[in-house]
Amino acid sequence: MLTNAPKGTKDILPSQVYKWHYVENAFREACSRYVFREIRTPVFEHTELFARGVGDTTDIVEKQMYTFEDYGKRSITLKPEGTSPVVRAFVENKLYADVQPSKFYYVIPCFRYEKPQSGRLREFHQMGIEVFGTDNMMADAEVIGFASDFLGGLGIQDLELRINSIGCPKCRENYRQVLRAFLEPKYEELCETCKGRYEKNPMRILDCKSPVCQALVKGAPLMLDYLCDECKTAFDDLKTNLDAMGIRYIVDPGIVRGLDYYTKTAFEFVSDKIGAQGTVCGGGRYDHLIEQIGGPPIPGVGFGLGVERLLLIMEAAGITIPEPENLDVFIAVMGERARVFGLKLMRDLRNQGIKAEMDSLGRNIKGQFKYADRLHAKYTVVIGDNELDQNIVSIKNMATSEQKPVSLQEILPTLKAQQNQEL
RNA sequence: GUGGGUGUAGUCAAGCGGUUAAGACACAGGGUUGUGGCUCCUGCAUUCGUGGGUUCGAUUCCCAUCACCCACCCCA
Repeated sequence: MLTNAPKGTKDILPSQVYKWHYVENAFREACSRYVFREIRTPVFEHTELFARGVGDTTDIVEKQMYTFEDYGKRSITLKPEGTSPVVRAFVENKLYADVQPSKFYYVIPCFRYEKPQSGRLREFHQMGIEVFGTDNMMADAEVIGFASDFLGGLGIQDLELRINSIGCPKCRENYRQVLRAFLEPKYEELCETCKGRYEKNPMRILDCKSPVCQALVKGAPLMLDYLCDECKTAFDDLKTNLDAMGIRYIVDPGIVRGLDYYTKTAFEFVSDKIGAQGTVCGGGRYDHLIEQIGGPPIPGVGFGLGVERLLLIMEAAGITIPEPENLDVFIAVMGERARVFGLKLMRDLRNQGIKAEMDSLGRNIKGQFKYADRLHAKYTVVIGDNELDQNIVSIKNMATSEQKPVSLQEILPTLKAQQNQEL
């Protein structure tokens, strides 16, 4: 117990963390090119924010939140998603007074009490973007295009982009009535889960995996056919924009986001290579969220992208992430005089931007070389009495085994020159 | 919350009722006193997730429990 990380959490070990740096850096660079600016919000928020934002009848709010009371009797919740906190910060700091639209990005941990499985953890990480202040489908296309370019830029090829419109509160409610009316005579035949969905979220039934429900749902009315004029025009605009950008998508009327705040555009990027939890990126438009949590009536659109799933996909696709070099120079020493000299040299080298290391376990010279090899040192500087007496050091190229004497003044220039040569 | 699978060293594993629990990789040390990668030698589980039970005897069979994995649900 003491030595077990809590269920559904994972350590990211030094041997793996470079992959995280890689995708995070790629994301930040993409954000910068698309002119999104980072916003950092607290890991926890008032519970009420998510109840209002995400919706208090959603699975997330009903049974998945890490909620606790703090010592001041406030109900606090660890972020289960990234959008509501950004909206809260936007409203609280009156960022709507800045030039619009506002474009934010974030890289955050999220927490949901789920039963862990492949691609699903209780603490997971999301990179996301949000555009506030425009209801133009330019923004939706930009957000989707961003995801597409970012994922493509990482070398990921075989994702499927699915888009849908889930309408606005008006046309959606109208559609739900129509759908319920269609399903009512078949209600008894529906699977147990779908009986539950009938009231709560009948649109989900269209997407049920049970063959029975699949059959029952044949010929059911589609949301897309019941969009109001405004929503229909918006969806057409979106498709026009995506076509113009050459982004391939399929319209999937089954996409229903599990967060209440979505309106109109809903989309996801799905992989079939990483098991059942294949959605690596999901998002959409939320035109009433900002208003709903107490801000001005400002529309928004954005996505969240699962870092763990992204890494799984890259691994499944055989995309190798370059592992950074971790050591330029190892300093091998013999004797106390050399040890003291080496210590100072190591510090000087480090301060000059060279990755340097030496042994601190008192290994003999052979052991030090073995250690240097283990650390993948590119060079080993050897210092012993011979060298000290002559005021030189020996520098060995570990790849070629070439070793040559270098004067003390030349150590740094030599290593720097070598380093530059490789760049 | 509901199902299914798996648990033997740091990792991958063999053993599946019977005396000291294979092997490989990794790790540590060494091959005569200043040089790594290759090679050779040595070391590395009184114990098979944990607790019960069956048995003369259990890593092997049974039950419980825990952990991990996978699927449903839901979503990133």
